[in-house]
Amino acid sequence: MARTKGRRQHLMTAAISIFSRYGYHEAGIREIAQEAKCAVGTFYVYFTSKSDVFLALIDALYSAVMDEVMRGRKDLALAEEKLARSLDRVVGTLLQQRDLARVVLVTTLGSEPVVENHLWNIRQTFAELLATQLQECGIPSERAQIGAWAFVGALAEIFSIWARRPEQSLEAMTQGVRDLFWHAWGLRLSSTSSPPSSS
Amino acid sequence: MARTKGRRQHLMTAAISIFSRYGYHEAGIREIAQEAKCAVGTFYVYFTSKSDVFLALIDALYSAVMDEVMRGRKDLALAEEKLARSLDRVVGTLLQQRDLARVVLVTTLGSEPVVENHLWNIRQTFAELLATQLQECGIPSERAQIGAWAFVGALAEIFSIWARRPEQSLEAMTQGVRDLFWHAWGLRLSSTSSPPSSS
Amino acid sequence: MARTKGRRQHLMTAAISIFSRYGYHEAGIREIAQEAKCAVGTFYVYFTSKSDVFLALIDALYSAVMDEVMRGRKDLALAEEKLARSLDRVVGTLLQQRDLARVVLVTTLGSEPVVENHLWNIRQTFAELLATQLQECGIPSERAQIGAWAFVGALAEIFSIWARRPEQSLEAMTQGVRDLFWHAWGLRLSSTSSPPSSS
Amino acid sequence: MARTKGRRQHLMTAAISIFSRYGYHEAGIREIAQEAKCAVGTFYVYFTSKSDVFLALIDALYSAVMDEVMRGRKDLALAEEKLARSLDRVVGTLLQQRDLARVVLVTTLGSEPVVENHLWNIRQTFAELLATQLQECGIPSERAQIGAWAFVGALAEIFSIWARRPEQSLEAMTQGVRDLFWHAWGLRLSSTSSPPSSS
DNA sequence: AATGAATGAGGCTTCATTCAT
DNA sequence: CATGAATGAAGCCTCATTCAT
Repeated sequence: MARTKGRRQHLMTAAISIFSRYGYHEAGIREIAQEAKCAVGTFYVYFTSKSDVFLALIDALYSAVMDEVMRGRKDLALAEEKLARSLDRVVGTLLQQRDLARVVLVTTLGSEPVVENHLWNIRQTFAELLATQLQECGIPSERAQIGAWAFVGALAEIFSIWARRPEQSLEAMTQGVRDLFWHAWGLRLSSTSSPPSSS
Repeated sequence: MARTKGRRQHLMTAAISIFSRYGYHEAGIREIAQEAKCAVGTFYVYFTSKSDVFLALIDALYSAVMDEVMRGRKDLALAEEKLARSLDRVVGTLLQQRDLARVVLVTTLGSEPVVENHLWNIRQTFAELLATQLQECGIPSERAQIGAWAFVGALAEIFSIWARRPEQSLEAMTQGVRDLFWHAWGLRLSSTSSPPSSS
Repeated sequence: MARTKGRRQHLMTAAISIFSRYGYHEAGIREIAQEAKCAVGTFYVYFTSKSDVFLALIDALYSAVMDEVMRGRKDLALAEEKLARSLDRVVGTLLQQRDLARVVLVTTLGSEPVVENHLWNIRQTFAELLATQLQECGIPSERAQIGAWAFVGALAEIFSIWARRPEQSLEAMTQGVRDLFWHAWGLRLSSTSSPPSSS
Repeated sequence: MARTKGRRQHLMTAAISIFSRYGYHEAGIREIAQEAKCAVGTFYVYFTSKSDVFLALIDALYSAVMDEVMRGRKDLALAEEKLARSLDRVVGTLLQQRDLARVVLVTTLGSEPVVENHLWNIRQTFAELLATQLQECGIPSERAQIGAWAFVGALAEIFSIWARRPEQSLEAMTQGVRDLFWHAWGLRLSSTSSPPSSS
């Protein structure tokens, strides 16, 4: 599992492990390098700085989520169907990459301006995407906007709780959130449990 | 507003200002002291460490919120009324102390184990309180629990957004969140806009 | 015991207690003041600095020892008798004021240049006095000098040991040292156990 | 003498220099680093703290002394011979490493609990070793114990004096102490001046 | 590409001392 | 005389980053 991935990928995996264990500030490059079984200098061959890995992790999650979302929407026509599929894919991808998701959603806060800005932009992009879809389902602009934000915040909170209490079923909690919002928005269609394509 | 408060209060106000401007790690004791117009050593007369002020801030907000909530419930009988009043008071207090709330809800994350643990405990206490009230309104245990968490996460997200875009109306956003969840829980009673007692 | 002594004396007693418990650097003025049940500022009414109390303690012990030594020599004629009496008085005074002696002999080292210099001078004065007496007993100059130094060093070591192992009999140990040196110097007269006058 | 030693050795030499010049508390890591011509951070690559170097210095001296003592005793049978040789080697090693010895014997006192405890243990170990040998020479237990302590104290005092008055011959003084105690213990054998092996 | 010893700016915290009341 | 809140210089240590090998 390690030999085939490139060094860079290997370092990112190590970073996820260390960051989620210690948090952004407590985590040290030395520890990440150790976890990846290489020297500190090697880290700087693949990343320009500590924040740089973090940005890479954020982008990795973002890409994964977006890929899944986009792929899932192709063959659907109804707005509600699309929204349902989107949420499924988002949640599904986060579940599949739960360690990465935890780092990005929970650990990022309080890291560094550059990193926080980046995540902020992505969260906004995502929230806007969601808000647009909500509007397409007939929800008025302002409510859609607030709803999108609330949904993102709720998801982050769930991962934060799971980070502290791993015995809680992440699946159950995310599903609960999904249902909650689905109901809040007054949508009818039930969850279209089409699993995201395996990575 | 500053001369009459004790030095400790004065320092806490300064801390709110500095923390919300720079975040936990970037904030320095020197800056806090400067903002409070006193020497660095004076800070350590009133607080034992950087994390100590932060804990004090967290507790200050928690106390304020709890006081308001408890005071608001006295004369009410119906479970839904109580819940509505509780939410009003929570949101109301956060709005009144929005700067403090922003620091506690947004800045705390990624600070230090001691601080994060403290906030975590308080958030949990609060979420449980909310969950209990939701159950008293007839919402099944599990949904109540998830709902409480989601509500807390959503509120935090709102403050995070307001921290970045102060031009957004915090009142409108919190009200939006409140309505969203009220609807999600299928409750009837409209918001009982009894403003919290002025401090 | 406290009300009758002046504040200054009271503070010195407190200082002995604190210094012997924590050592020079770990001891704080605040702690000394607390022990003396007065405010920090009051300390600075009677002493100009931390080192100042220490100097006072050193002088107090020095005076006590010298008083006893001088008083004990009056009515003696033989050199060996005088020496014996001197040693008795020195050791006797240290035993009577063992807490003070411990602080001066053990704690002083590594304190501060001013303090160390002062103690050094006193130790030298004392060693020279002893050396002179040894020479009067017929011991050649150089051996007398070395002997005096060694004696002082040995006594200090004994107090250092007693500081760590208070269960050891300080009386027995000092007597042992006295005998050892008495023998080393080839003196005949046995110890003239005339106790020093009580203070 | 500096280029060939490793950085760690180099730093220890610098530490000896600085500590003996300023004492434990007045000595700063910055000064040690400067003396060793490296950055402060480099110091912390080789030692974990200020007390850590000090412990290393103590151990270095202790090892050197013990090595010499043990090596010198191999081919001897008589108890008195062994004792004589031991004292020679101890004194000899301290003379060879006089700067280090001065720091360890004089500067350590009043440093820090950890350091003082360590030195205390080593001094005790050494005193016990000496006491044992004295008993093997027929000196009763208690006198042997006191004698060992007194010897250690006397040696320390000598180094303390030499630290202040470098013009005094350290060789003469230590030899004087050696003779003094030899005589005090009533031993016959003269000093077996076999010099310790050169390092 | 890989290494890891070296760097040094900067942060938190302590505590002897002062001075206005 | 007594007080104790206020002061601020100074010290130890961390850790992201570099660069010669």
